[in-house]
Amino acid sequence: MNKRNFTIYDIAKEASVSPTTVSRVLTGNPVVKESTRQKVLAIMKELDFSPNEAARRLTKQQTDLIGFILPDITNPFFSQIYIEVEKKALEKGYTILLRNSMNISAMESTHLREFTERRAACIVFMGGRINKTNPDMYEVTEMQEVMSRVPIIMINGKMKGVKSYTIRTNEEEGIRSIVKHLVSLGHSKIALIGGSKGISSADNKLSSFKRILKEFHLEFNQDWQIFSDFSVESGRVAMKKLLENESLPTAIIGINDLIIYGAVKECRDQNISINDFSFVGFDDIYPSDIVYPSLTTVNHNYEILVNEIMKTIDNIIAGKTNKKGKLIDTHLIIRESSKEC
Amino acid sequence: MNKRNFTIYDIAKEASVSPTTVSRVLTGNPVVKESTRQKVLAIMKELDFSPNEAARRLTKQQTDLIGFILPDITNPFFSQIYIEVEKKALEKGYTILLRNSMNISAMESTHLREFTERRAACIVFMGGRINKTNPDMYEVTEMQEVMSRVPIIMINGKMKGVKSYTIRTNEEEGIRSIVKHLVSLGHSKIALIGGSKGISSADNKLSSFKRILKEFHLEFNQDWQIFSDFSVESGRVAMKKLLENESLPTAIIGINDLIIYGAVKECRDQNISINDFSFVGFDDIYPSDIVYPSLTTVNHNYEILVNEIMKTIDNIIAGKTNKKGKLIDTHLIIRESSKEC
DNA sequence: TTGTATGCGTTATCAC
DNA sequence: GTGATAACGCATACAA
Repeated sequence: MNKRNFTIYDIAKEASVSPTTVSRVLTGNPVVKESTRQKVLAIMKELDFSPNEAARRLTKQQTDLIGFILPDITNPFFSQIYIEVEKKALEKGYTILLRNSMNISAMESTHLREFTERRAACIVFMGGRINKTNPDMYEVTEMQEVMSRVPIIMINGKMKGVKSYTIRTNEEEGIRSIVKHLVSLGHSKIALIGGSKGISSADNKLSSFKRILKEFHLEFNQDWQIFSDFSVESGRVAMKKLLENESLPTAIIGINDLIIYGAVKECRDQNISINDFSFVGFDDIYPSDIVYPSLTTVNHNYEILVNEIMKTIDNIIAGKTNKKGKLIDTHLIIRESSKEC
Repeated sequence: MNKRNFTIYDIAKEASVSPTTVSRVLTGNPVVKESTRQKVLAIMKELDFSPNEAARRLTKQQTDLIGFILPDITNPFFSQIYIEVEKKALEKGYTILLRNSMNISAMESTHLREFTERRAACIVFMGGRINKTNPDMYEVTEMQEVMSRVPIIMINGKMKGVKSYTIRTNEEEGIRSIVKHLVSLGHSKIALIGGSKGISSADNKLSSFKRILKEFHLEFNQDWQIFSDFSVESGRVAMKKLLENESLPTAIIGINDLIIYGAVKECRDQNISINDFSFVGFDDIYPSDIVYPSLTTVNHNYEILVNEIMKTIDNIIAGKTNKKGKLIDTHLIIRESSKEC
């Protein structure tokens, strides 16, 4: 049923030229005479010629493929970044290949192998193993092996002993802006919920949080720091635990926005007024402007982040050297969920 | 800086066997003696050998690539479907390639061309031109040309005169379940907002809606049918227009969930109690369980939908024949946003 | 069980 | 301007 795929030989024969000439018009080589170019183009259109990508890749040793590994594209935090990178990549003529790891190490391995076999120009990596405070030995080794062939750009993560390109959000600054904002609203009893131990984005935020509380001469209350996970559901779980305390905070910071969605939901389910608390998230994913109450949260400056990613990719592909580490500033988006104490 | 890529020739030389033998262990051909297989594998590991994907594709004429075109992966409706297809594809050993069209016809063309050049086994297509009630002549022609080489599976859309595989939600049944539900709650004044004229998912829902109102002996009120678009923002716009009417409905159906998110937001901004209306969406994207009030909406039976997609892909790749058109039933998810009149 | 020779469809290097 | 010819790296038919 499927039409046969013609080759440049077919075109050449039909146009009474050599395959070389056909290849030249294909690559846009300007030496070929205009009349023959037209002739060849006409035949191509007539036969609905479509050049074989695999053959092309094989001869042109260099590739323009960007591999993109992230945990879950249904998570707005990742999709917001991914889509912008895809758009810019397309503009520049790069090919981009998305893979979801679901934070499963074995899937990451599969994807890394695939990208290596495809001779990707570089790999953008988010989540999973680069977000572990203590990654497995095997993961580190594999990462190093891959990197000896294809450069890896780690977004909001890093790996001890692996010197890749890293582009990170200045999370400490983000946490500071939250605390500052809450203090200005009169809050002094602040909780931090969500995330899980061993995941650096949670570990780091926690240690930043402790440090910053000191800066503001506030006390850290261990009862108000509750690990769970990073999902909406785990936000409910964390909030539930938090509410079991005798003494409660007046403000609640979530490790990310999803946690707060869950926390708010838990309040509603327990018939607790959401006005009893100020809520602040982290990430500023797009539903945070839609949910009620709209969420005060830390924005990653996605545009700058994506620009830095693209700049790094460009440099890698152009063979230029890069600064290995970049830190992106955040900005606080103030919405309804945070209010006077 | 990058390590050289070894070939099967390098491995062969090092292992003192022929390249053919190396190729055999690579493809898992069982004829090779266990001892030589071990020897070859050892060398491969030692040299960190990685087979060149492009070369492989070139010799094995057949490909396992699935192209996936959708408007925007940040839209949960699409990402929910995509991620499930990706998971199952990975299990089956297929390779999947995602492309966002942003509903731009030229981008669709670019992606279609790319997939053709990659000799994709099939293309899954959502949104854009297959969702136009009257597609351009060029779009139809191009689609037909592509389909003469690679089969296209259209999800929730179709194209006049193009006989592709189609898998569609039974939208009329979905609308019927909404109206039935609202009527059972005592509503008789029902609005339909969002979507835009010329997009079949909106056109079809509208005509279904009219038909079904008749079934229930209710009158269609043109003032309560407002086209806008498919985004949250357009939901606000539509709601704003609706509220300008002297006489208002008691229930509001959105062309999709996003429209209702916007409509609810507009109510809040105008200090209109959201309890004045019952809201029902369509799609059951995941934030609909998170937003407040949680949204009554029509679920596409995503699992069945995705299974049908996979079944169709399997059959195409296996060379079996398929039923060309499939219709998936929906089910209504009742949450807080719909209530007694 | 292993090896030789050839093809896959394109691009690149030479000549002419 | 154009055309032979040789890669590119792997898989496979055929031979041994």
